[in-house]
Amino acid sequence: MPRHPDLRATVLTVAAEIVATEGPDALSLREVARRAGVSHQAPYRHFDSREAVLATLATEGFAGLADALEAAEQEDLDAHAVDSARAYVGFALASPGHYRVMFRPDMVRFDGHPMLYAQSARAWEALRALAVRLADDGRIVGDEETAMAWLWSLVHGLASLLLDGPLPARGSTRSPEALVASVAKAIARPSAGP
Amino acid sequence: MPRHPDLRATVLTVAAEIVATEGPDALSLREVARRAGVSHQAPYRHFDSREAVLATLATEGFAGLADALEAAEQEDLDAHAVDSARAYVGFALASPGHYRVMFRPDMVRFDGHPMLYAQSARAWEALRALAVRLADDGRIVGDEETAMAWLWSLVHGLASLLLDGPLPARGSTRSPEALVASVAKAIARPSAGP
DNA sequence: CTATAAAGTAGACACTGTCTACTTCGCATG
DNA sequence: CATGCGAAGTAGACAGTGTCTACTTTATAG
Repeated sequence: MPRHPDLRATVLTVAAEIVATEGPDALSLREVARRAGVSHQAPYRHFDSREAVLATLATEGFAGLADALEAAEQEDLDAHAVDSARAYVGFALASPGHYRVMFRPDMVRFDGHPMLYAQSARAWEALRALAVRLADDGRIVGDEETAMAWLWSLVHGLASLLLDGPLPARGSTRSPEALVASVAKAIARPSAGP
Repeated sequence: MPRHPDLRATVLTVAAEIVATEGPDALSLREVARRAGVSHQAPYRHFDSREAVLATLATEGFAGLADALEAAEQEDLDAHAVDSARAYVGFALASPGHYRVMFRPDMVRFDGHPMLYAQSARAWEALRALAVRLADDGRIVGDEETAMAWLWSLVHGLASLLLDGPLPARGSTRSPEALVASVAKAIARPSAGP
């Protein structure tokens, strides 16, 4: 029986903290165990390996991202686009410990983690739905696949740069929120209209 | 005197190979030394630490990226935009061992590596020059800073997704080159005009 | 020829992931 | 109530890592 109230959840929380502050390669299961106040082997009762912890983090991350994107869906296309962009980048900035692990195939392989694949598919579908609407509405040059690549590149690129890029440090006088707002507007209305 | 003809260069080459195939956190200086046929301490004659190797890789990476972007500069704005996008993503795909390390502040800190900062500034300036032209030409809604964020997000996002994202795996029936071409066109002409 | 400084080697230390074997303890069953 | 079973946690060991220190080799400058 657990001396520790839900060690599994604690492991994930502490791991996310470490990844958020020191990066994924700095994650040490022994350090996690130490912070959780258990022996260095206790986490292995709940996770097969270090990689399994990271895979679970990635799965949680994709689930949260999918939730946020689905919550942004709405009839009005402008609002759908702007809210989705905000939701995507907002999620990444709010959960860096999860987001940093989600696009790291060298650390987390999709094969062998069906849950990870399923949740990432949810997020992918939500984004794709928006891309299709934008393409159908003629706001993006090109077909659905181009629209999807364009949209995903834009939000993922902005999230990555804000999180790990020299963008914030380099003379950017602007707050991340303002940048996200500008880019979100550009997503909704790529045409240089009034 | 070196028994090994330019061990420093060999270390960088082997390190780039490992990062390209197994990811940055799988880089082991001892493995590098092994593949170079020297003792496990030999690389430390040329690099202060593991992080210094990664920082050098990142510096080389930014230098190569800057070269590629500067070579794409030209009078015609359409061609400048399309060639820059191709150059950026092309560099990332051709040098994954370098590119993967360039946006990893948890592994490579800019402070204390002036060369790294200088080369990244070169690449940044080249990209910024294009952003300014696009903004001045009215092809991007918003000011220069928005244009820069938009442009960089797009090319960095696409490069990241092609390199490490589920984009290629997921039902994408299209070749990376075709995707890059589509997105490059969208960069040159964001407006959905003919 | 020899001194010197750079290049490379060897060994040690603390740290890591993970294997194996042990202990503890709540609870269902007799 | 006893018992024993399975899950949770502990402890020790092993190979591998980054990096410190101390040693050896060697090409060349004087």
